Amino acid sequence: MTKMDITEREFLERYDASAFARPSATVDTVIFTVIDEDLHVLLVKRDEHPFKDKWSLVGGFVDLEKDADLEATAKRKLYEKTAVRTPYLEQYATIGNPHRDPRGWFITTVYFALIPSAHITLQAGANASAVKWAKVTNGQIDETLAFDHNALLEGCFERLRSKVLYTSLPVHLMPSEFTLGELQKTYEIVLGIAVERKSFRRRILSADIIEETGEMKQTGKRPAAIYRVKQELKTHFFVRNIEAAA
Amino acid sequence: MTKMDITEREFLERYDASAFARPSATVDTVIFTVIDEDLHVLLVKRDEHPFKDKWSLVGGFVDLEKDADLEATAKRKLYEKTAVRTPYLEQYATIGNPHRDPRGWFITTVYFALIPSAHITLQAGANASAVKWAKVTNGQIDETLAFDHNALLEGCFERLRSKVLYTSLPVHLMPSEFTLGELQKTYEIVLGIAVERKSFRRRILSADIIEETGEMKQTGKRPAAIYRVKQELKTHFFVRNIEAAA
DNA sequence: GCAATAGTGTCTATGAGACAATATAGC
DNA sequence: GCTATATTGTCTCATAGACACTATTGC
Repeated sequence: MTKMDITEREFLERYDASAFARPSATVDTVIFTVIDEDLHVLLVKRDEHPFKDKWSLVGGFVDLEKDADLEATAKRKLYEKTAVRTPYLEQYATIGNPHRDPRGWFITTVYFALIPSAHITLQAGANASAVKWAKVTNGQIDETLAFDHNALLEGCFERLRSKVLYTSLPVHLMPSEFTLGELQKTYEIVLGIAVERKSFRRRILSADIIEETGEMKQTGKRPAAIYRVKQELKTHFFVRNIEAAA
Repeated sequence: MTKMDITEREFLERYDASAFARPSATVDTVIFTVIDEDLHVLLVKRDEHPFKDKWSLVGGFVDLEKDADLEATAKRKLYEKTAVRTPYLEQYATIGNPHRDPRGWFITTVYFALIPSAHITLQAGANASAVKWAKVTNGQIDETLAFDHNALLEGCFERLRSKVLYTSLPVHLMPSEFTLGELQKTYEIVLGIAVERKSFRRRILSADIIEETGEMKQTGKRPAAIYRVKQELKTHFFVRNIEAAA
């Protein structure tokens, strides 16, 4: 039987995956949250070479035994660091080349996650390496991160900001109950611009994504209606972009 | 010297990339063009197992020696099949799991390309395997493709369609000279809906992305002004979406 | 002139921004 | 009442859709 005639079963039995050189595969996640009216990103201190003792995004190797797919890698790493299981998680991009990691040809698939800051327990997982939130200003942080992580962060931030102009994404940064004013503030924090109050309310309320709880938040001034996200939330896409308020 | 004390240089000298199991890495590209007023995608017949003799997207293994990065893999494969060197190329997503390829844990980074159909020379590269254009209807084709390629195609199509609602992407499907009517028809083909003529012209002309050549296209009826894309074309993002014309 | 396609004029509709007016709380 | 924040009313503006009207060609 020649090579031309073998069946797929026979082919697979003889297949040697190492025939083609394979790159190392990792997943990195840019975990965003809002703390004290500023956007923050979660960083982890590397405790191994390369870039030992440098801060980096939350990520690591894809575990071909444990991880069902790439997203599972992202969720596993995120859960180890934050104990959050069901964040908003979106794949941003995949970068692969032989220069970004001194160990060789590395591919990283980059996700970004949006989580509410309330009740986050850092380092809940077994891994007890140092973890911290860093303030993100216009896509940048003060820290110089390991690998190409500053660039990955900036790319994710740009993706996030541009999508916030026409989607309901920021609701994923909110706690389970919130006021419209708080939601507007969150939009403004991510966008870095002031948003007009009346049109913001019209926009959000017409999107049919949140509902009143019936409760009022007592703030010392006029109380504000408390909202929650509706069941089976889907990201709403508006047909027009937000523009900057005067 | 304990492990705790080694330098990064020493670490890298001892590093064994095979310590972590690595997935196989491929790139697949959904190459779109418009032929005879229909959207088409380029398919290649597989001449090896698995899925021998099935049609598939244009793709293959990342060559860690030849390819500078993932996009280089996409461009290399695209050039081999179409002789096109500078298409519009956008990364869509990366899929990785142990089920999509019977050979094991495979990651594929999926791109989509937009190329004008005029002057395409199929199979210009050394590789002479069978190649064909398949008509795409609402993201689907008649063929059952190898691997998960039908799903990849549909995902790319959805991304393309949604971006066409607010960008100038379809200009990349046009030949070097075209009329506004032809550009409108291309939008309609991708979107699958009729577009209102007046507002379409207002929109495109106000975007400042094309210019008149001064020539007129003789069609047998009233001649149409011929346009070309302006130098240093950047994708234009409109602030409002196209809606369906009545 | 007729048919067909190119191109324009202009009205309406949608949804955003501007901004003032009103409402409700604590003091 | 005064202050601060929440909420609403309503005007304007930008841009999309509707649709009819004009322009230019071949026959």
